[in-house]
Amino acid sequence: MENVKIFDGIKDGELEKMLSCFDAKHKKFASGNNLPTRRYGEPRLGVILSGEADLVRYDYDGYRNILEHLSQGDVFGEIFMQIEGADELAIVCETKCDVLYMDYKNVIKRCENACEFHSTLVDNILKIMAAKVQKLRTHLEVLSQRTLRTKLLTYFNMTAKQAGSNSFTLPFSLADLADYLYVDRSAMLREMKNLREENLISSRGKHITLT
Amino acid sequence: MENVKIFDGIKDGELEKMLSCFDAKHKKFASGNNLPTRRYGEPRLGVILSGEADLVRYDYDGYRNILEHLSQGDVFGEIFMQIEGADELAIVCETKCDVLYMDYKNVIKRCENACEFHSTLVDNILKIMAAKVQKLRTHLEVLSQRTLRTKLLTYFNMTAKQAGSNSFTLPFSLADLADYLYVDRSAMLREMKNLREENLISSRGKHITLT
DNA sequence: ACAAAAAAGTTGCAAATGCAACTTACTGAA
DNA sequence: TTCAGTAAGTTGCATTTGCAACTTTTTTGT
Repeated sequence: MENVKIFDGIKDGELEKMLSCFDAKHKKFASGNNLPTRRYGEPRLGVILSGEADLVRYDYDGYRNILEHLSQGDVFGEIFMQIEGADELAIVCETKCDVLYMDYKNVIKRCENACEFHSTLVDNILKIMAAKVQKLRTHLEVLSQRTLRTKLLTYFNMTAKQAGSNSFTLPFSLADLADYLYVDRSAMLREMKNLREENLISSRGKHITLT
Repeated sequence: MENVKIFDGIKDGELEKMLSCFDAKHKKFASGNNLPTRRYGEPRLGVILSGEADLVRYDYDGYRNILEHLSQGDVFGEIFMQIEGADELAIVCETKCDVLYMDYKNVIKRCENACEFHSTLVDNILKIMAAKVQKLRTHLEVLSQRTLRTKLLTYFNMTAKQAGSNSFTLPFSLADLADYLYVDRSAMLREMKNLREENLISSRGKHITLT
């Protein structure tokens, strides 16, 4: 459980103490199940200990939309789903899942025992949410480009910067890249070909070099 | 100070107590200033009491990019700016600004006095961040549409749903709408004209009706 | 090693879009 | 009331893009 971001910086001994302090419950769900985010009407925080799940929304025309993919260490709960619009959000298991549940109120509440880990946990949750915001902003920045070409170049530049090198391998397939950029795959490959011919990049499959 | 979301649900009496408990400081800045997010190396939370500011990023080619507009009641701070990539984010005053600063550590720390308002404040911050995520997701959903037409229709449908009516007035100018959709303004107006001619909408200026 | 499936790559064509250069309609201050 | 500035609306044209229908290459399971 140590590689779970929400528990970063919390020592093993403390973790146990904390879990009992928070009335944490360990539950198992089969693939296809919806993961609940409340118990007795009270909002809860869930941590995926193992398995894969999706945060999905059902569109106004019933179309299912995956907003986020969750795997080991990821956190979910009412607080992440929110609020106005009250869209049909749900967490759906894609495989069988092990989940650790905590009471949301307990987590954010002032702790009568003044446990040290308490503020660490809150800090971690804030960091997780901030990282989520960052990720969405990055995505938005790429999409803010008006042409396919500049979308690609923006994405490539960001990835190169992250990799610390002009050469890098995409973290997913080219088809997935097209989905991420929300463009037609063949149009994207055509544009990559153009970039290649103009010697702005060289690429083969998922491996790309800026030149 | 009562209409400030971060202080929602905290009573006046408590607020004063809290501000001293958090060692809150009131500062004024002139237009054009950068708002700091640390003091003596310690991260701080800022609340805009009055004035306007922007969260800006400086691109790799030095281009200035406004990520978010902040006005009365909005919160800023390291935790919202984050992390990896360590982009050149800054908060820049657009007008003179009144800012209330709090020590981040104090805010998230277990409170020795076990103050009631403490958990309320943390809850509010989490809600603010969740709302931010929601807003970004919504934006992303609109941009995920591949054509200008469907971008418009998606945005209009969402706005209508929010307004609870097929008739609504845009919360900003048409030029701003084009910016929000990241499309050319004239191309957008042309498409709106098409939609009008096909009787899918009727519109005049910022007032739109779905039909 | 082979077949089958998945991913990558290609291309023609019609339609959508950005861009530029306008005109027309509002709105607010002197 | 008029003038100036801003927002809305229009249009032609070159370019970009989505879409569909492929081929080629790579990966995977047996």
